[in-house]
Amino acid sequence: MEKLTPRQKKVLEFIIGCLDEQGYPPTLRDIAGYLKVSGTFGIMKHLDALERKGFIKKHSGTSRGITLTLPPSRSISLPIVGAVRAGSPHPAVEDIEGFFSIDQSQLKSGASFFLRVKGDSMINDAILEGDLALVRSQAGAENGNIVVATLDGEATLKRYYRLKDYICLRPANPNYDDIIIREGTGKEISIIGRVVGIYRSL
Amino acid sequence: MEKLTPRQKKVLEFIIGCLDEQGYPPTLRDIAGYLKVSGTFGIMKHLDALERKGFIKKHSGTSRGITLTLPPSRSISLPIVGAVRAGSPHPAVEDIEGFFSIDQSQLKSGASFFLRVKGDSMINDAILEGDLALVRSQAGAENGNIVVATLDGEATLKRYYRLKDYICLRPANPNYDDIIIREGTGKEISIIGRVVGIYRSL
DNA sequence: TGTTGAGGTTGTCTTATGATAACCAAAATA
DNA sequence: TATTTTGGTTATCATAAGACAACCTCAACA
Repeated sequence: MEKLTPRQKKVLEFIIGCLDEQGYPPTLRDIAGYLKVSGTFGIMKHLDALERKGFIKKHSGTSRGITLTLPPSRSISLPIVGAVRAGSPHPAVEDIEGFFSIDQSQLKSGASFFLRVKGDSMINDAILEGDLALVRSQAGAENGNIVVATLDGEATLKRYYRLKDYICLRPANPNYDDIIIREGTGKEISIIGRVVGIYRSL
Repeated sequence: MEKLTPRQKKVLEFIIGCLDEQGYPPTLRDIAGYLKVSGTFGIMKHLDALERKGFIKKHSGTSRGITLTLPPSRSISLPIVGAVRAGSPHPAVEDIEGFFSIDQSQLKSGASFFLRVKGDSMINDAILEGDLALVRSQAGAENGNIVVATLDGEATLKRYYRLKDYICLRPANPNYDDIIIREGTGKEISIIGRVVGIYRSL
């Protein structure tokens, strides 16, 4: 990465600070005020330099149109949902009980969220009550995947198997029975997503 | 948290999406365009409602002056170590096999790192081979804590119990025996840290 | 049945903000 | 020494964008 002049570094630091503290980028005049200079022309040149050196991206014509190209953090903040509703592929806002950051490497594609695990039906797969399951939203699954599915309006965490003429949701706990869904029996199953990670706080 | 109308929810989701994708909040007209309505007045009322219900904060008089009150929690990048060396409280640089970000909330105090779990000795505590154990460096532990300890130069993950005249390191697997360390028997134990979290990638 | 609130429209006003011109000065560099 | 780069000034302009007035519709509700 190309080197920055001290002045350019100050500008970049200010932009990062703004994003951190107020949640949106500064205007040219905000930056000018911080540097105690007047006018916006010098600032534009700084931004041009920062863009040329690959630190930021300017979005011409939009106010506060500055984004960092530097990986600001190698992580992404995802909502923790306490419950999943039948039918909706994305978690409802009112079910969000907080946010939790996770390494970007865990997010291959598609929308993801954390689901707070309830019950002990997956105990033999080392998934305990209270764990955070990282769920990647997807409508289908491969055999053997651990999925979040809604069945008659209730959400469950189970292993998924699609067989000849029925679908099997298998718990990882001998105290629970397989759930068998045959076509045309009125039972409605819809897959919300696949579990791709587990986080437990001890 | 107060309930949102479907329309307000769409607005909130759009704002979150903008922040996620472009790095800065939308303008009133951006939101209007997304909702396919004309004019900005309706949008202002939505934002007022969202602010009244505590979901966002408006910064009057500034363009794109919207911030989420739900604070996206920050995260910290920690080293993943594949092995722990006896004696050294901090993992050696040469043992670092990568970095992994985790939510700041998991880091109460002190230096921490991830340890790649080897073996199945903690299987009944739902800790599997290959899991990442979040370890907080500390020299002592409470009874019952899961700790990383080095014993005669080898690192292990076990539950820790300090009894009258000996220390017990107990696996969570019936196939393994307790490790008993009595004072003055030449066995050297040192506690590297306590396991405060587990992450598993599926 | 009247009232309230969510949701929307058109239009206007003002300010915030990006873009740019014309020019200056010091420092680094060929 | 000539030239480029960095960093800056004072202007001006067009437009992006927030604020708001006046008014409309519809559903929920006591």
